[in-house]
Amino acid sequence: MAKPKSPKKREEIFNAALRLFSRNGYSKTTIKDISEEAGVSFGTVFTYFEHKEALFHACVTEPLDEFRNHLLDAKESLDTLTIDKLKSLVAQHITFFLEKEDYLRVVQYVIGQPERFSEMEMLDEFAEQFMELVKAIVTTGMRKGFLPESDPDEIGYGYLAFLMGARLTFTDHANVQLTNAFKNQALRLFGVLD
Amino acid sequence: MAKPKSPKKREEIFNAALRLFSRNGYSKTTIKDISEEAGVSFGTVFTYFEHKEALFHACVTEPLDEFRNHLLDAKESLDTLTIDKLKSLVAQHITFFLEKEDYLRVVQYVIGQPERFSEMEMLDEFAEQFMELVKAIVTTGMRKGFLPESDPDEIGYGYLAFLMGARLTFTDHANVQLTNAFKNQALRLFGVLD
Amino acid sequence: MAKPKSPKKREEIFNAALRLFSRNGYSKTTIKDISEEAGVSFGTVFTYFEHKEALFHACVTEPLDEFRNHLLDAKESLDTLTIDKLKSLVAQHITFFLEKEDYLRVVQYVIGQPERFSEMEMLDEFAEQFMELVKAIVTTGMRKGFLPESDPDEIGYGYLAFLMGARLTFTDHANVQLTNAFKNQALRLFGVLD
Amino acid sequence: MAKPKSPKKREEIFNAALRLFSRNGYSKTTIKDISEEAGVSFGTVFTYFEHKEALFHACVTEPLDEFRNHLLDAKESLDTLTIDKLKSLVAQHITFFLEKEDYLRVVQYVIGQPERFSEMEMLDEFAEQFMELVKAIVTTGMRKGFLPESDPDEIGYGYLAFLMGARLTFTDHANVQLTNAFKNQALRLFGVLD
DNA sequence: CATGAATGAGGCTTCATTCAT
DNA sequence: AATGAATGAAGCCTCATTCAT
Repeated sequence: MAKPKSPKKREEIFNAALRLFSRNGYSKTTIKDISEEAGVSFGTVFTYFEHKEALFHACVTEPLDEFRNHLLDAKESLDTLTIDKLKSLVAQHITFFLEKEDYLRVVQYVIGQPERFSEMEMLDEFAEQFMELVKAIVTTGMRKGFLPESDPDEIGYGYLAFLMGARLTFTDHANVQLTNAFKNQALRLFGVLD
Repeated sequence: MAKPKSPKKREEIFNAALRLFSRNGYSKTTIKDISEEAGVSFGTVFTYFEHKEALFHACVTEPLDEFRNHLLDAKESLDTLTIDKLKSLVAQHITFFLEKEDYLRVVQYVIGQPERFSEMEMLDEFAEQFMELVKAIVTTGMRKGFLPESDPDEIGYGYLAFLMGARLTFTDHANVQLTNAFKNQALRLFGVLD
Repeated sequence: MAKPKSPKKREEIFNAALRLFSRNGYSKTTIKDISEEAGVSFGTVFTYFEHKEALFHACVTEPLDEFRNHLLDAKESLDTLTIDKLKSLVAQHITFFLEKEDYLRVVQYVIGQPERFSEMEMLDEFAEQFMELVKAIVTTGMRKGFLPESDPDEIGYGYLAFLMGARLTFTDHANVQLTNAFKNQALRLFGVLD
Repeated sequence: MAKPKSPKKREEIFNAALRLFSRNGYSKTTIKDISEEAGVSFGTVFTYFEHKEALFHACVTEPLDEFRNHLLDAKESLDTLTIDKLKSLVAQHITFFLEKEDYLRVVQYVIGQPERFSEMEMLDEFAEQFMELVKAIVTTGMRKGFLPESDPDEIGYGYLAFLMGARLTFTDHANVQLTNAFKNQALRLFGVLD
């Protein structure tokens, strides 16, 4: 009975890869870098991931599930939506995006070179779902009267663009002031002025 | 002491490089690719740019001047700012950002790997200047009464984040509907609801 | 002191190795390939053979005994040799060589790279013994009058060369016509025209 | 005006490769070995041959033309064929085969692993042509009366097998006695006893 | 100036072997 | 005895850079 593949080791490699891919991009990151960061030998990386590409693919696609859970579950509570719930939802989004620095940089890397990475497709699909949710929120808000007349499509595009831009344009995200700025600005996209 | 080399050939190489760097990133782009795209032999690239790095550096920094001209010259007409002028200014910004696809992808590439590229510094500086302008606009707008009470700093951060996000999150920028969405949404960041 | 390990498993590994070495050569054949062909895990291969080299060595040397038995036992019946017995002996040789496809390919592999494989020595020794037998046959045949005047040495060399060439030059050995051709041609080397 | 690719350097690499492939086989031979043997740097090999495989392919196929010239041109003088001409032709073949040691070892390598190397096809084609020539010779010889009744097909197969076997089974080819043995034995395949 | 042959460092990947389970 | 995870040496190939023509 030999040692079975250790899920823990896989995770360490995965995390090391995500960290390095996000800081240095795909090509600049070497398997050796990853193995050292993960504290395993060079060859071990290939025990858990067939290719460098497969490892990158995992880094792009696997965290998407967590995103789906965090971002799309608001769908079920649309009926009870209020202006306060919206505000807390937006705050949650901002916080979540600012937290997932490593992952979103990798996503940014893929988005920036869409012809190069086939993973783009999955990201597009997720973006689509997210914008659908936003549109449903806007529609509900207008019906309930706590959001001003707006084009739900436009807010869908604008809100996602803003979340990404907030995360990707600035480096200094420990800054509380910045976080608050983003929360307020995001609400303005929904037409909420304060 | 102008170099006697052909400025036209330099430009062709530069444009080819910008195009390829923006689509494939720094490491994936080879000098040979660039030389072929530019229609010169690959040795010629080294006649005009000492290194691959120097060529990349040029791609990141040289277009910044045009950005400065387009984006920062509003500073001089703050006195005569009106709500309509603001609307047209924002529209201009959106259009300009959406137009400069290749360049902004390269910028995105650098921003995404700030530790890797020393050019980040110059981009930061530009961002600072741009946000200063935005703050001045907001202050003026509030004083003149056509903008609601806001925190100028927050709008500075938010507006730049939005412009970048708009450019970087979506691929399909020929879309007119998308452009309009962004214009309207951008105005909302300033507190302008329609 | 027999090893307690399963002789059956050893044989399966051995046969798998012989088959794969013969088709793909030494370097192209991996231990994993062999283990899969043999239906065991690849660690098990190392239980029965210390090295890859040891396994190859076994493949080259172990079947030699069977060759010795089949090819050299004619030595004892030289006294009663007749032209008909010679014909049947030659037919037997041809058949035997054509049968041992896998093994002879491995031998061919070693012969083709004699500096590389130390096993060459044993093969040389066997060749020497075989040619001695042929020479004895020729001498006997001439003395008994059923073989024409010949140089026994020349026939020794020529006959072995022919047997190897017959086996190694063509792929299509199921062909009966080919087998017959070889039998007739081999006899001609002995000076027997029909 | 840059240096054009030097045909001389290509040939040096080619010869080094042929020599090493023939002694050590495909996999055991490294590009580094070849470059050192050829007296060029590692990278230069790739200037002249795209792959290791391409280099091997060249080693197998390019010398075939010389073989065609040497072995197949007898076709034109069939009308004037005599027993003496046949003897000298056979002697020529033997000499030629014994001379081309490096090349024929590579051929042997391919023949020994026909499923592995696509070059096998071309070798088969050449063998076909050569055997056609042999058959024509035999038919002519029988018609002219200097060769005994024989099956031309059988001699075709047998003669080629013998030439290959002569070359491949023994290492010691400087030996004059061996060469003579092969010449005499080869003639016996045609039914010529002395 | 333009060209592209020559160079060799560095990356990905394969695979024999070791050894804990 | 059997297994297969871990290791790292070694090979192929790419590509930035140099430099002779």
